[in-house]
Amino acid sequence: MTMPKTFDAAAAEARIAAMWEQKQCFAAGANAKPGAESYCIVIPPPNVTGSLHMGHALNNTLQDILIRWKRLQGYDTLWQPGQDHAGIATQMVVERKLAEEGNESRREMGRAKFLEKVWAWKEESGDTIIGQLQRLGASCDWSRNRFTMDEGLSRAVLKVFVELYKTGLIYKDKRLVNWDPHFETAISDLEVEQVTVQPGPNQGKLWRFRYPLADGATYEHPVAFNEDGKPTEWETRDYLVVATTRPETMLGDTGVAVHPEDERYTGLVGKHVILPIVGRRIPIVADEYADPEKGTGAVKMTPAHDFNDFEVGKRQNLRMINVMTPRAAISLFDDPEFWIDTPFAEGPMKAKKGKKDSMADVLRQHCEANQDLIDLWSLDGLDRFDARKQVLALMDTRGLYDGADDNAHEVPHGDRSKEVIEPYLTDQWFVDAATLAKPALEAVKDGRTVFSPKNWEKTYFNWLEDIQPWCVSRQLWWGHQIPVWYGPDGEAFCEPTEAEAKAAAKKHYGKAAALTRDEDVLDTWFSSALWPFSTLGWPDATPELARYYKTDVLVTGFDIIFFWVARMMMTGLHFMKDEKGAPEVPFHTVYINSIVTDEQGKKMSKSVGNVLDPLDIIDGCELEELVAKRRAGVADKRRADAIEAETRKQFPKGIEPYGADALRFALTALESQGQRASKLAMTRVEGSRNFGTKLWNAARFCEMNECALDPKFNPAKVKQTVNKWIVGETARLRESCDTALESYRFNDYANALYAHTWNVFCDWYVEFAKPLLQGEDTAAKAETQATAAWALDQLLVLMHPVSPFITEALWEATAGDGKRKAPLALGEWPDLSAEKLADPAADAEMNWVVVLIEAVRSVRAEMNVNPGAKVPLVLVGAGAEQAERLARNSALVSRLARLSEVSYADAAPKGAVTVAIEGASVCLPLAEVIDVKAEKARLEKAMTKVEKEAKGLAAKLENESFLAKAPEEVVEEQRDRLHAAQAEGARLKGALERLAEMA
RNA sequence: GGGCGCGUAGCUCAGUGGGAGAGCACUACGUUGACAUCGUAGGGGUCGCUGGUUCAAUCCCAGCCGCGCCCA
Repeated sequence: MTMPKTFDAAAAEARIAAMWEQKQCFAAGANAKPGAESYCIVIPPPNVTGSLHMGHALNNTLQDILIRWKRLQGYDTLWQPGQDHAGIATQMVVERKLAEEGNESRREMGRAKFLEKVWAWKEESGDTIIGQLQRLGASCDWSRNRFTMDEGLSRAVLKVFVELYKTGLIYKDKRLVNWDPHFETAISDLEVEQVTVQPGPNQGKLWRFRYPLADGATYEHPVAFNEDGKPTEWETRDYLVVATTRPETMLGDTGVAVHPEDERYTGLVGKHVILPIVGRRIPIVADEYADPEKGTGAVKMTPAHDFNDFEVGKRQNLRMINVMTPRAAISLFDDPEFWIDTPFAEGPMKAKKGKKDSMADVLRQHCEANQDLIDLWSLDGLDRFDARKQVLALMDTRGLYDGADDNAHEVPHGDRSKEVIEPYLTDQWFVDAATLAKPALEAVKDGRTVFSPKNWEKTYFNWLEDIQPWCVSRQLWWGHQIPVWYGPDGEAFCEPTEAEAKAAAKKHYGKAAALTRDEDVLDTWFSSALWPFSTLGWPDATPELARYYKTDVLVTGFDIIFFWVARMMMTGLHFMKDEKGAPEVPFHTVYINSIVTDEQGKKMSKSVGNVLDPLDIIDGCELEELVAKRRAGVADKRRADAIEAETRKQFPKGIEPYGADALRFALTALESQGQRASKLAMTRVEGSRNFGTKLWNAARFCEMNECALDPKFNPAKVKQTVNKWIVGETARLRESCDTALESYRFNDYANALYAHTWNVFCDWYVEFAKPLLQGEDTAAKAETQATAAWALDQLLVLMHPVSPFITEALWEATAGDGKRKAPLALGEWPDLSAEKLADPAADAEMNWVVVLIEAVRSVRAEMNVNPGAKVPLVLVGAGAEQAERLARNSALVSRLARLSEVSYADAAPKGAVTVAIEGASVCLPLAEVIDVKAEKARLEKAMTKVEKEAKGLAAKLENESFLAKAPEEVVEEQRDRLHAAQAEGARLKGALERLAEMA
């Protein structure tokens, strides 16, 4: 049965993927040679929040290339798959889904029931992701799939937490954290995005307030200055002006700071101001944090709501007053702290002590009497941004508003919620990251782990060298609950299990005690940080752990160097030891892949509406479906309309189904070192699909010509020059592929395959082989059949890592009568040495033949010779070597250059077009068809070029410092080039002279 | 403000201290029994600008211009 004209990816991929699974081709150790070294990659676990995007497609294609390559080479390979529970993101997705479906809310249904819902979601989403990776061809050992909240991985998390706690590397602390008021949880520094806020009605300004000085104090404030900036005039003030970007926080002010050397204010240090509205008496302190150049040089201190103020507050012993709820609404009345040092402290505070009434009740009575209390009452419960407006209004009413300046500045936002983050004072758990970072830094500095491309090491260093304590507790439900239990007096017992905690409590109290578990869960990255060893079985001493740790390469995006890579380095080095007991890194290489953007270089995002789903490229997508999907990603209707128009313009017919190989190949060909972004154009995918078709048809040609694999074939023993040549080319390709992959130059790998397949195998070898395959010489024919089959077979193996489906399909199709021993996925990587197999004489001969054919074709085209017409060729002034080359290859040259006859002469015949090639002139007697004018122009153009080159080379060779200082081989090379140019010039000159005779 | 990176053909990008490359797009011709998802031939670039180092610079160095990303 003849092969069809094209590869049917849709039909073949599913069948092949099933076959690989059924034959367990991807199981750990599959295809390993006896005593093989291990080669392990752990997958960056995708979130269970959704589906894979183009970045995943690239990232996993690269991993698959590496693992398939090593598997073919006979290493003991493991590609460890798994998924990440993505605490905050998943909880968000599930809560939104429940709301859409009209369910009761998370808080209404309670923790246990909610978690059931999340687990159900996880099952569904996790399967989707695995399915997508399989569609892509990812050769993970799916039988070993892991999830960060598996029983085993959870045990690892608990063990790590307890050990770090007991060695003091995890601790609980009350400090300011980044608080996300939407999710009502703490998040880490890394989950915060800085967004520049432009000046607007209620934001992006630096507002100034006057804080009256207490006890009737005044000072002289400079108001006019001379040329040197020295003050010349002063005014007497009984207030201090402070500036702030967040007026609402003034309710929590507990001090005003000025720089100790700021002469304007030195006299005021130690005195007090009265905080407007609140009436709180707060001190003026000297602290270097205050910048005399900025604003008025006096800065209000809100230690409970600002990271800088927090530090100053600690230094200066300022109180910390939290004025907000977890949802970032103002909350004043139930906090006794708030009232200390205010005129209201006496009454309400005292009332509080003896009575059951809440403070709010007591204050309500006072509100009738006092304007400040009425105003405070108006603020209580307001959202922070409404409170901002209200504070500004109240200050204005009091005549204490001093104006505002536009001030674009950075405001922290939650990367998930997009809400403005609130620095918030709470009890949280922290990891002493600075201590763990030291070995992680060392390991990269001394090369135990290297980054590729190397530049990324700097990014890694920058972060680790200035690392802050890592807040790991989250006020969420979905995640690993912190293994800490509290006794009745608040004593903490940190143990892996409740039973052990109880035992510890009993020991501590001398009797059993009721314990309550810490409600918080851990940051998702805490469990991801253990991924390279937890997935291999740790804390159990499994054979896989012994075999595959340390792993080999981590392939990931630069955006998670901090989040993930650095933290895996920290925990790996802390918990894992090699056979000598030395800390062992989790991987020797970190390959940072580029990010995939759209054609314009824009990051693919739902809100921009330029997302391409890998599966839509593999399977194709109707236009209407694509439009609907993209519209669904944006809320704003006008924006959605624009996206729809753009999509219809870019994909008027939707997306064709290109198959997984085409997508993989395109992504690989774009992945070059030092390129931060890979712009994915559909034309690249199309080109890759066409490339697959080209390979397919080369195989089809082999099949039609009965090129069957010969088990006894020995590439070193072929006799035909063309066969010797393709053997050498194939060996060179093998070396190019290995060199490229060893240095993670993925585009080099793809391009080497492309150039060899198309420009060597198809363009030339197949054409060269035709006369032999159709000729009378049965021995030559048989040798060529065997060589073609062999060369194709080697090519399939070399290409398999990047294009596994089509190569596997061809592997089956070219099996011939003998069945293959195994699928190509478990094939054998070629062991070919170009040094041994390449034949320089054969290479020189075939290269010369190629140049000859191209010269003839070029002349024919320029002279407008009818493509069907055959013309005679005369080789003039040829050396013995060149004459023999042509004689040996006259059949194929005649065929490819469409020659009627070939002859040799010492002088060019009259009326011939001449082209100079190495060691001969190619003459085509085209007297009848020749356009003398066109030919003259052609020759003169060639002459100009060669003369220019010769002139440049000659000048160089006359330059004495060049001769003296340039390396001998460079000088020699220039001489050779000059001689060649001169020879060609002479031949062109001859041709021009003959042309002149004709005219 | 600190750091990283980019600027090469119309587009997307490789690349190298010594002859400017690929894919796509473009132009002309073409269906010769593997392939029109193809073939043949061709046009197209002062390698961002200005200096410096060098026998030699697109490549190394400095400055400038333009663009992007990360961190504060």
